[in-house]
Amino acid sequence: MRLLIIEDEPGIAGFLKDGLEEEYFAVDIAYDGKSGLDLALTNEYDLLIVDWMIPALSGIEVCRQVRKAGSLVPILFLTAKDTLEDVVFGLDAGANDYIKKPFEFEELLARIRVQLRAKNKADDSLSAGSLSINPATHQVFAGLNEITLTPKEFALLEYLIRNKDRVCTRSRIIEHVWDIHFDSDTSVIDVYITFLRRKLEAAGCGNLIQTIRGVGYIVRQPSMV
Amino acid sequence: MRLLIIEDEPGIAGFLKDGLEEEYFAVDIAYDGKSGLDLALTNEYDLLIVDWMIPALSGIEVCRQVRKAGSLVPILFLTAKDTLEDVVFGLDAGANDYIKKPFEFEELLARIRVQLRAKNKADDSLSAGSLSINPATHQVFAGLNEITLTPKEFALLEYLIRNKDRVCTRSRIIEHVWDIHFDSDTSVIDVYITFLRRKLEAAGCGNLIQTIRGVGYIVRQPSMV
DNA sequence: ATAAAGCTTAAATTTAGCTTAAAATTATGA
DNA sequence: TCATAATTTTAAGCTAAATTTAAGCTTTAT
Repeated sequence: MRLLIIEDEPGIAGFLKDGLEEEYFAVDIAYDGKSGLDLALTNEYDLLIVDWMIPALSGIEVCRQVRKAGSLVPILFLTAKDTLEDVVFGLDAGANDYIKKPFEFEELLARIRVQLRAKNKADDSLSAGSLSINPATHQVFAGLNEITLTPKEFALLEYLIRNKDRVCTRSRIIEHVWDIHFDSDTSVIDVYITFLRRKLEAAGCGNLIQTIRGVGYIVRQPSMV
Repeated sequence: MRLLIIEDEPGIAGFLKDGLEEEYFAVDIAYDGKSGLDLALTNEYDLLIVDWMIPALSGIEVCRQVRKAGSLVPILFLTAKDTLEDVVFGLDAGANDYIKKPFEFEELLARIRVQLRAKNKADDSLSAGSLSINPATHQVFAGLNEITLTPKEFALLEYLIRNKDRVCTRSRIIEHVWDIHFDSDTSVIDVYITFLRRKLEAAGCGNLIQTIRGVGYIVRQPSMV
């Protein structure tokens, strides 16, 4: 899961980044509205955390522009001010939720989970066929036997399974799993697909990951016939 | 838009109903958790507003049961308590947002609008007849069965469907799909039209692509007769 | 009947993806 | 801290799939 934080106070931004990375999010930071909007429009984030009072372009303007561009990415705004007008204004501008500073990290996490829940439609039972994964503990089970994966292997498998029954394009994979935004002709994805397939095969989950040539990969939920 | 309010204090329930009906919502009220859950499960609401402290069945339990039944209806919860645990607990139980009592009606409205916004987003998938294509994932469906296309096949079909009900000339096709701008006497188009027709025929979408002799091809939206 | 346009097939060419090994980087433990 | 192990990335050869070419065949319009 990839987040963008748009926040000008380096202290808060850094604190959030550290905390969220511990929760296995991939986190980018922008320190002003303009560069934040740029990042938001040119990348595929799963959620934006936007401070309301930032230089170059206000949080509300960032919000409006993002929506104007047609993006439905969830936006959580941070505000020090607690006036009603602000909240209403912000939500109407296209934000999904807000949280007042100072806030507790736990509540922020809960609110992030709410916004991301829609993405993991089949709630938190991340599985495909006999394979199930637990993002909280980074464990993977094929039936009853556990499969040991490295962090990158896990991140890739998690992304594929979260997007079960959808084609994951190479560019999206490289963005979400590797956090690489520019075009590159690396073959890491291929290599990691090979790693994963080898381990899955050994655990009896052969050909779970299918190749869509010229596009990317897909994990299909086997039909129950 | 149809809302259900589950709230035991008649004063608050009535105030909300009146205010929301003025905003043209259709509003039902349940005065305890049990009858509220019943209503929620047997009707199609666009949003639920649930008080946390209600008799017969707590708000959190209503929330859980609704989610357990597979419904994704947005749930807004009302709480008098303002402890962190409550909020986190509620959001994790499946609520989408919460609002503290006492609240201002304006803020409630704003939060309702946020939750309903997702419903109104137009889905702009490209389709012709029973065939639909998804450029984001490069997937093609004929009804429910997926058709696997190579990248060039997909690009050609996408171009034809984007220009549905218009004749696509050979020169335009070669420009847009193959990026060839000079005149050439290649027969790739013919070959790919054959490939596409064969796959579409196999999936039950025969003669979707029609030839306009001397000019090019056209995909027609079948009239609904 | 004939010529032009389009269709189909098979073979040649090109490209994308797979695999492996080795290099570079990062984490771990004495 | 340094050495060692684990992980990640790069690079190259190989294979299979996708694309293009080319030739013969079929349909259509005059």
